[in-house]
Amino acid sequence: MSLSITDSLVCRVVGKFWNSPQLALEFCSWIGEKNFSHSLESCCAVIHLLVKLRRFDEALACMGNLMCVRGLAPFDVLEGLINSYEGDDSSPAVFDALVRTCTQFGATDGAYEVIKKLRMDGCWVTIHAWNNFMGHLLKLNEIDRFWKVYKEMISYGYSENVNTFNLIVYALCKECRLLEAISVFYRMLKDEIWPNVVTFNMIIDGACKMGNLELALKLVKKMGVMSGGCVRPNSVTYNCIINGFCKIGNIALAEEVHIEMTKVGIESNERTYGTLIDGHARGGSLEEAFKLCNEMVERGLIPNTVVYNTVIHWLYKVEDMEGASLLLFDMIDKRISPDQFTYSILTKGLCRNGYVTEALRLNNQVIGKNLGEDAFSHNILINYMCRSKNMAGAKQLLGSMFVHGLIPDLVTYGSLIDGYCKVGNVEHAVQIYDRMIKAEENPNLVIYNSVINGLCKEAAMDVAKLLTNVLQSMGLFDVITYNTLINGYCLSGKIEAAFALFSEMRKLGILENRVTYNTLINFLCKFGCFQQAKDLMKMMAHHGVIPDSISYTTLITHFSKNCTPEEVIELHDEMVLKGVIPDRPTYRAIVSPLLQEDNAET
DNA sequence: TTAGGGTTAG
Repeated sequence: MSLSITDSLVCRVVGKFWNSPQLALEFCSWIGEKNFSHSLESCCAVIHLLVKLRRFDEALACMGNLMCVRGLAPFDVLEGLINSYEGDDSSPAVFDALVRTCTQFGATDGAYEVIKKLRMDGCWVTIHAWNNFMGHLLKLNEIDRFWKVYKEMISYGYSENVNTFNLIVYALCKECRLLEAISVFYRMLKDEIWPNVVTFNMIIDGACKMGNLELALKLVKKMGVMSGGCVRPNSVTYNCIINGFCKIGNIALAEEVHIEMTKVGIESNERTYGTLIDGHARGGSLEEAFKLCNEMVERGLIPNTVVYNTVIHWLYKVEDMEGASLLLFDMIDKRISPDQFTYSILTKGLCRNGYVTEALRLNNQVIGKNLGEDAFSHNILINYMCRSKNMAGAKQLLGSMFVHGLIPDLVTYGSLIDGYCKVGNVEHAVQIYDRMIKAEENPNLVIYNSVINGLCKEAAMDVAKLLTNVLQSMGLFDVITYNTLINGYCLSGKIEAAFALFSEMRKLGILENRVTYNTLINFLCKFGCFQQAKDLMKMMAHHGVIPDSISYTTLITHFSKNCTPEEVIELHDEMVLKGVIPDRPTYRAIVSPLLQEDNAET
């Protein structure tokens, strides 16, 4: 039986019964059961049928199978589809489905090739395929490429639909171009393409991510009016706002929004809880976070990987190894599968609590078992090695990344450059910098700040200032750049230059922060200017920057060596009165000179 | 098509 069935016969049958696709498909699966092994050609015939029947998921699975199991390139599948195509209006949908399959399986270039080839053959994909491809680029954070593809699409004469506009809004929000995102909203109205709830949610989330909760709330309120009564906030809208408040540290308002959400009849989902659990833990209240975990279970929502990851992360952060381990076991017990986040959280948690060997072992296990490693865990380990000045270890890990096909990113390079600068090996830092440029990674401000710091430590202040000037002309500088330079000038004894920068930064709209004041207070003390140091701390409070335990401990350390015990006690009492909690270094600073006296006497 | 969790600088 199987001998008499050939590919061409299958295709002929499919062609004959094209108007009875259900029947043709049943025939194909029947011969499949009879051990007929489908070739590319007959598979493609099946795919055409599935698309005609609008069974897209199965069509996608079939194409995915051709690419992933049989190892065919998207281009081969495209050829197969074209060859087995008998001429019917279902064909654009087939090609759209192929593009979708490519993006789903991560074949980014393949998807683009398919679109391009079809255009050259005069066989156009629809706007949906373009949207799918552009959405995929945004998911990969390839925003520059997104804009290029978008322009290309427009140049071929396509017009944007609501999904395209939503993608544009999404891209602009990712680039923090919020005002432009809002102007796209008005352009949509002008083009009579009505914004939907997704459009609003993206802008609202963009505002939240930039910390502009006021604007986000305003948009939520005006959504109805702005959309002519068509659009109302949904759970995504509320979750964005709740997350926004959590991230700026205002949990109380986040909770209020949560209550409001329930009042208007929108149910909280696992993301609502996940967001609030992280918010409370981030704000220092793990207890509240656990309460919410219980609450979500009571409401029939099962904590998922994200919730476990969050809580484990914060337990590690407060050095509760036992609690973190218990939750990890609970996770395994409940068969909640760990992901890359879990592994990097564990890696970081182990490192920060002193279990570096265990962290390295975990990393090897994850790599060995193909559990889906990414650059994160390696970056964490490399950074840890750099911090503990083990540059040989860091270098070895970088090698391991290459061996396992992991591409170093800006964080990898940033950690290495910073590490080499800090051990005084500027030459190696420059080598890494060159490698980064060769890998076409554009340095960001973090990298530049590390380089400036390296130059400062090398006492190459002139070069450091020169680099800063260049960056400034590109608008690339922040409070850290200034703090680094101020620290550099202080280190080389140029305290006047340091103060000149201090006054310059305000004029440029960079607000000084705790680190700025603490740096200057430290050096004023070092130069014996105790009164000026004290005055600066007053000025700090006056400018709304609250002195922390480092500010007080710096003063106490120097006062206890050079001033009267009464002055030290006065500082301690003031610290406590202002609600700053003395820590171990504070007490050490108060007590250690007395211990030295004791030692001298005995 | 949109929302939650992990990595770099002073």
